[in-house]
Amino acid sequence: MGRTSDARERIVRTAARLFLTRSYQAVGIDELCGAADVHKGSFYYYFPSKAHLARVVVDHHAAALWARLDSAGTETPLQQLRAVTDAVGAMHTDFESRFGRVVGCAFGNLAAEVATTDDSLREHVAAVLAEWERRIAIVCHRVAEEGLFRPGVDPERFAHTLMAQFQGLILLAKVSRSPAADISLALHEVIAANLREGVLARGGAARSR
Amino acid sequence: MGRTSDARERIVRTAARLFLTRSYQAVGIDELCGAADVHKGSFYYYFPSKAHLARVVVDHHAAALWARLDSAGTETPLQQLRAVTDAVGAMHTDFESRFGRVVGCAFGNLAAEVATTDDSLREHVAAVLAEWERRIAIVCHRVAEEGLFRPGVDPERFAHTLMAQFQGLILLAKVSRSPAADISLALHEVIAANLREGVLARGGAARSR
DNA sequence: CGGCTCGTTGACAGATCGGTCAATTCCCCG
DNA sequence: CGGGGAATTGACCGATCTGTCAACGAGCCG
Repeated sequence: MGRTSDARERIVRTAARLFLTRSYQAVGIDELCGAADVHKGSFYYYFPSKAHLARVVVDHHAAALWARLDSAGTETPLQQLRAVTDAVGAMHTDFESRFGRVVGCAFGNLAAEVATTDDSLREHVAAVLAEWERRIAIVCHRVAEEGLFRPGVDPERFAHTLMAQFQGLILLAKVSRSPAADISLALHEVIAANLREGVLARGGAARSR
Repeated sequence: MGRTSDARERIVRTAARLFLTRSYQAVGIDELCGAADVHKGSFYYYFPSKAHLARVVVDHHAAALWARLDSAGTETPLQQLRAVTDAVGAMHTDFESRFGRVVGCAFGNLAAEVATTDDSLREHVAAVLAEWERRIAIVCHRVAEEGLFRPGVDPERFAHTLMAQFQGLILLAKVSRSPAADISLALHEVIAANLREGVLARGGAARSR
């Protein structure tokens, strides 16, 4: 009863790579099929359209992101928060070593590309980004409960600030061809700026390695 | 001796609008020419390619941005810094009222789209973004000289953080269809988080209206 | 008037786009 | 062996893409 072909999986994995290194609109079905070693007819046997494939690719990347975030289980809330930003930094460091440069956020890239041309795809990406922010907000609430934030810092809003910092740093790194390592550093600075004075001294190692 | 036709200007202005509301790749030469009321042959009389038009459009947006930043001349360095973020927020509030939604940053949109497919265009956008960051860094240095930043805040790095916050907030607002007004608010919070304690009380009104 | 340049016109080309489809092959199950 | 659904094949479609081109029009100068 199990599937006998892995063509569908090849398509998704190849699309995930090509959409990252080139872009959604720049990669045609023909090129994608060639790279995935499937024929065009097979592609449309598994996917009704290119946009539907994009949704599956987004879910593919989302699953990888949730796995990274979940596996980074540490103890204290502050360590958790740093683990989240470290996971993001590590993700793009991995991309950089795989592809030779910062390729951008899988969600942000697609969002910027299709937000104005494919509303259903836009909503799908927006939902993933919202879920991502929700997970960060949970951690931020824990940090807030311990009173580690400086006064006036709202956990929900800070989660949004962090999300924006992710997207902005990654976009700037992609367009200016700067190294992925700078991303983690900048993220730690943003966290540090929002902690109470003195927390840093107790906080311990913030370095990723 | 003066030009007798304004076709070129119509093309640039129409492209600036269409690239913002739709996207660079989604707008074809035919559609653009139709909207600008010029014929295709005339387009290629003024521009050797679509990519060359994009460069001119980027310069067009850049000139508008510099004008906004320069006209926001205020007195104290901290007011200058807030004027910069207010100018960005006002820009996107204007876009929102013109187009009915947040349409994204003209540079960020294009950067995300073509960074992987047109290297010369990518460099052109990167240069504008670098110039933008340089201007912000100048203001940040003035703020730092007055000792208004909390300890450990580096003016250059904070300018980069602000740039990332611009791009990230705008991208998230675009994809999640949230109002432009939130952008200014979030930017003021980022600034506040990086000032010395007590500066806020003296700083005066940070509200945009 | 003739000639010159700037600007315009719209048909055309070649490539590529996303998507379709009928025919065929493969492989499990009886 | 044979039947049938899952999967594959590759030619084909109409639309659209960027870019080309030769002919034409409008105004200026001598």
